[in-house]
Amino acid sequence: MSEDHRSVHATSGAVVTAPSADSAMCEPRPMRADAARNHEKILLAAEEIFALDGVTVPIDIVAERAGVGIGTLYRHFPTKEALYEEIVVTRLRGLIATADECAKNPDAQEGLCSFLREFAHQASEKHDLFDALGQAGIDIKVRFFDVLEELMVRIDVLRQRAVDAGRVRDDVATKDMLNLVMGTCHAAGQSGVDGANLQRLVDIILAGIKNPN
Amino acid sequence: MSEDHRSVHATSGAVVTAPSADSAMCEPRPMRADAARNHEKILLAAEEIFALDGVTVPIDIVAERAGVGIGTLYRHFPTKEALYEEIVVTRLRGLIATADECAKNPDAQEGLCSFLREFAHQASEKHDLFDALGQAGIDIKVRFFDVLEELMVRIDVLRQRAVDAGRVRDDVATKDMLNLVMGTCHAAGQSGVDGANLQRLVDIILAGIKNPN
Amino acid sequence: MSEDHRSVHATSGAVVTAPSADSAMCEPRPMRADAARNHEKILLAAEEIFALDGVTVPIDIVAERAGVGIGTLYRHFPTKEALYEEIVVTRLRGLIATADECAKNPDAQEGLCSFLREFAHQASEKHDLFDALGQAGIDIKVRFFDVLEELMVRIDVLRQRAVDAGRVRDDVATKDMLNLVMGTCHAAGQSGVDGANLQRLVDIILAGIKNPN
Amino acid sequence: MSEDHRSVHATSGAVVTAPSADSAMCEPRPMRADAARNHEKILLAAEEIFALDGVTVPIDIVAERAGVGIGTLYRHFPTKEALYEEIVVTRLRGLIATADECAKNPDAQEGLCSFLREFAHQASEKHDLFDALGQAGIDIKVRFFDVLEELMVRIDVLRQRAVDAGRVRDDVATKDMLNLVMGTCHAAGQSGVDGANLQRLVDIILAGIKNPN
DNA sequence: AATGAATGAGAATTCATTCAT
DNA sequence: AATGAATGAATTCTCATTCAT
Repeated sequence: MSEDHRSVHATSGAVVTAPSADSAMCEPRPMRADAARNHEKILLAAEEIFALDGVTVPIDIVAERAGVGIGTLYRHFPTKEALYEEIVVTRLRGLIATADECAKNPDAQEGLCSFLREFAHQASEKHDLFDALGQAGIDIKVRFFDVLEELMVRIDVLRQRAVDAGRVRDDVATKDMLNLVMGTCHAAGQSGVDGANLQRLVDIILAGIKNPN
Repeated sequence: MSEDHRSVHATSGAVVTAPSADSAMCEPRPMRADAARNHEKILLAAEEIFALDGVTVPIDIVAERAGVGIGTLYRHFPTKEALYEEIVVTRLRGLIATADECAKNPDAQEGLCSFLREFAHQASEKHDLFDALGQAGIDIKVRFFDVLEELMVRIDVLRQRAVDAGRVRDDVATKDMLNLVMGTCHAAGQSGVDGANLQRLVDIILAGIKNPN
Repeated sequence: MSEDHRSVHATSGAVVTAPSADSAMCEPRPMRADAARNHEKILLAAEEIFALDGVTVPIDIVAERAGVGIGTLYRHFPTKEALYEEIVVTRLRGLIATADECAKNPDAQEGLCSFLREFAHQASEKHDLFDALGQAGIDIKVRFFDVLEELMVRIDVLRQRAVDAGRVRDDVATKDMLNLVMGTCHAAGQSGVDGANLQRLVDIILAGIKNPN
Repeated sequence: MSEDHRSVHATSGAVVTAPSADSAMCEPRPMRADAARNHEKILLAAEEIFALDGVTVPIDIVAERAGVGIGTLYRHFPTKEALYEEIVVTRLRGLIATADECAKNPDAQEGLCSFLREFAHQASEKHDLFDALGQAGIDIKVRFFDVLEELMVRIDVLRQRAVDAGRVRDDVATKDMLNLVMGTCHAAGQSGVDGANLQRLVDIILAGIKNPN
């Protein structure tokens, strides 16, 4: 009545080059041309829908929107949660890259600000990200945790630089900043605040954490 | 929580006694006493559980916690959403009262601050309120809207007084303030920030909207 | 994304006597008149269908056959497996009673034989029982295990008496007997052997375990 | 496993070369060599897995184990059931050969016994065979039926010889013997009885059918 | 001819809501 | 008026089979 067969389903298959008569310099995996497209379509659809309606949307809706059968969706992501995770992790990775970029800004304060603005921008339109981050403290998934941890570290670099430059209060933790910005964006996003107004809100927060020396 | 409503009952129907042949010898229905008690018990249980586990808890759990049958629950609230609504509306009414109270504070700035702190306090422990408010912009229910509108007006009084007293920037809308505080509380609440730390976050926001001149 | 609410669902509710104006000597639980009937209907339907088609039949079929909705079925049995278990356990209990009865037979050999015949009789028409017993060694469920253990003990009493009376070989374990009878019945049942012929098969087995002294 | 068959392919279709303009310079298709190898690999994998985990294993697992794609598997066997059938039929053919061999034994009794022992031996480790045979009476497939019939005939030869030699009761049908041995093996196999003990069970059955005169 | 991606009809289970007692 | 049993649509996920590459 309860079995389990079936070895773990790898999300990204082995990279095989076509074994037959093909010449030298071809890309490393010409295989699965349209499978890759489907993967992308699913990801895209899921992003849109999760961002719009939250993570509670039935998964068939996602499949339908992606234009594939549910079976296909499940071939690419073994679980609804896995799909969700992939989206969030991808987005977190993007934010890490953004943070790294901002860390190169010679003006420490400017670096922090531009990061938070970009962060806010993404946050405002992607509910799912924030549902995820918001729940991070509660229902932590390992994969999440690692990337989130990583992101925190990067943001902390930005914050510390700004503190060292005397521009930001030293009693504000990175987590505080995230809660402020993230939460505000969440609320703003849901009550339909547009981008420009959102930036104003971020500016208020920035003013709040400014060193009042 | 956001789809079709088949029943059209008002949330709290007027309590009608059977209109036919009954006026003579029947008791005047003091039964309403313990019906009222049930109403209260349900409300209390729902508050606790929604606040604790979010609005996704199955409604039987609420009934069980309240110590009544589901049937009874449904007699009092025609819909899960109606129950939910009643809680939020009640709480909003409480906040309106708080706002009125704070408006009596001779120090305008102090009035605003103490309101926002109380607001944050409630928010930090009651997820449901803010799930609700957060979604208010999207899935507006008429009853919500009215009370929310009302609350906004009261907060605006506080804000305006502080602005007039030169203590708060005049380019910050009431709605902005709500988004900032509410969103932050939401995020903080979900990541398990305690009351003291939450007050620090509110203080940061207050610093951010302070008139810098 | 993954919650759990909901306290464990007891299969048999608390036994409550009607609290209102009812007289002295009423049965202990006049409540749930038709719920009990449904429970029975489900059990009956499941027995028939499992016995006929094996345990792989979709559960809606069982519900349909019982004339109830699936929801109802699940109210009575929290799991398909639980339903299955209940049937098997009930039947095993019946066999235990039979064994006890047979143990009263003054003729030890006769006691054993009549038990095995009854056993075979039930086995031949109830596939599920034997699917269950057959798998007992593999996918043991605790509840099964206990009752099965119990049954084995009772059968062993019968066997031992017959051995002591010099009628049965002493090198045949109870488990051996069960495998022989059960297995044969399973095969016979599936190939459509009728009751009379089945008894002949049992007699062959009995002949095989007879003490050849 | 027991419903509609949409495709109507024969289980092992004749291998046809394209009938059009091709006779001249094309190779004579020695390709069938490795196609045959695949056929064998699939059969082997299926045997192992079905015997180990029963016939409910998803077919992809079989393909994976065989080291071929599902597509390939389906090219060789139009249906899961067809694959299953082929295995059983092959095994039945093996048993027919064994029976023929045993029929050469000058000692009739010995011939029957050694056949049944070999039969039991195979049965004990190959669940699938007996799941299949067990269900043969219910869900008969034509191909099965023929081979099974054939096997019965051969066993009957063995039985009759033993009866004629006065060693075996004449009121035991071949089918009875099969039910006894097969069923016992099934049960024993599932409850994890090892080979030696299984032989003991077979001996009990043999004792049971021995001519008692 | 081989591959494995796509498909979609089920299957088990949950939960808001209705209804008989 | 209260109870909790019944209901069934909706949801997640599986797996035999088909089809494009």
